[in-house]
Amino acid sequence: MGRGKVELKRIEDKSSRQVSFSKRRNGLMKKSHELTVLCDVDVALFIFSSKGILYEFSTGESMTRILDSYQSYKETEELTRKYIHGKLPSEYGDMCPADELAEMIQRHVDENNIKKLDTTDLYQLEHNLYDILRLVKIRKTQVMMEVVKDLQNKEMQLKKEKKTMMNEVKVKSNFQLKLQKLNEVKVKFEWLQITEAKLDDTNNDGVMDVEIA
Amino acid sequence: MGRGKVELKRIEDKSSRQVSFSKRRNGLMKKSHELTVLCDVDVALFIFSSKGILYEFSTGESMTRILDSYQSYKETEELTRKYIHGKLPSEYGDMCPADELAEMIQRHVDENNIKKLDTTDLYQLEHNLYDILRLVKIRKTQVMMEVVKDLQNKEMQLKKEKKTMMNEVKVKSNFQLKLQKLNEVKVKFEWLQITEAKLDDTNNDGVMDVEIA
DNA sequence: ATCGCTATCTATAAGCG
DNA sequence: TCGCTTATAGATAGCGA
Repeated sequence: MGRGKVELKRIEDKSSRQVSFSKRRNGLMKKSHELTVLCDVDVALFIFSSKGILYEFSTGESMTRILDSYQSYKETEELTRKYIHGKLPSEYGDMCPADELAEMIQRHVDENNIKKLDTTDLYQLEHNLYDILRLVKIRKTQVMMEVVKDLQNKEMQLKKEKKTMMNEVKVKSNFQLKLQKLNEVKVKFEWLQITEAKLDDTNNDGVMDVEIA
Repeated sequence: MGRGKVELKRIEDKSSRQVSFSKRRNGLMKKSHELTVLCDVDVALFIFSSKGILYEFSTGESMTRILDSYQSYKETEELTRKYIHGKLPSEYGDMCPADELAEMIQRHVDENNIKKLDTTDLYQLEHNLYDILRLVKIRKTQVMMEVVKDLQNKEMQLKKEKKTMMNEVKVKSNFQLKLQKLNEVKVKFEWLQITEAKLDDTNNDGVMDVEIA
């Protein structure tokens, strides 16, 4: 799309990259939305800019359900994998952190020629694993915190709106009070019309009928 | 795209919907992948078909990126404390999972007399570590999900309240309209009082003064 | 950073095996 | 359900303000 074909590689020019990011991000969001509507499915999309800003799209109130489903789905999948002992092929070559860890361990072990490992090596391995776990944990926290922050913002927003509406209701309530008073007036006015009917015609000239719904 | 323009509404024909889902899903995955590569960002995409099958795409977390994120770790932790009252419950006591992992590794290593470890033992160790990581990950997810769910509930609650208040405002607004009408009545009523003052005393007997604030 | 433009490229709806 | 084809709608790169 666009004037020239684009290679599938990182756009090196920072400016172009940013512009492209903005456009494509919106495109992706739009398409995600279309998918949910057209095909009646649930979609959750999270995009983390290089600055760590989160852009997300997800099906209406169901993010919880989506993440929930995702969690149980993954757990199930991992258990299955554990017993079947084979990797599920992934079209885009992405890996979940656990897979990554497993692979790193494997790599580490391979690199160091297993049979020669001694106490020192194991100590090294231990610390590598420690680091990996810590990093995974951090990343996980960050991701979840983004979600939490987002929800927190939404909550604040809604609270503000609620407050505003409270005021509005209060104002409107005053009108209601006035309404009551005027209703009393109305009753008296109607009584007056009846009374007035007793008056002679010449005195009735300027009085019009008033209808109240 | 395609032969005809498509309305943004659920495709009713089941077959077309399925075909469309398949095509658009792949398109979305592809575009997500392009975005990650071209713009060098992280993307996570989850699609749940109506049958509950998960299709997902996500960036493999690169170590570099995670390391870069480490700086914000302290901040994140701080945020966590700030937003989430109380500490995160842990099945493993007060130790942080990473410490615990280290200890478990140590224990495992001690128990098995390091120097006798061979390939098989290391393989076992690797898998134990994998399991531990998984447990930690799952537990962490559960805890965070509770927070998210809680916030989600709060959000829903506030939305409901907002809706209720909306209705209230609407009702009150009707009163405001009635108020207007009655104000007209009031004007006429006052006019009538003036007119009525012209009438003779015997006809004025039943009319009282009415004050309106 | 964003907006508009438009030439081009891509995704995909419809149709056919 | 799938794959392939084709005409078109849609996305977007490049550029200017």
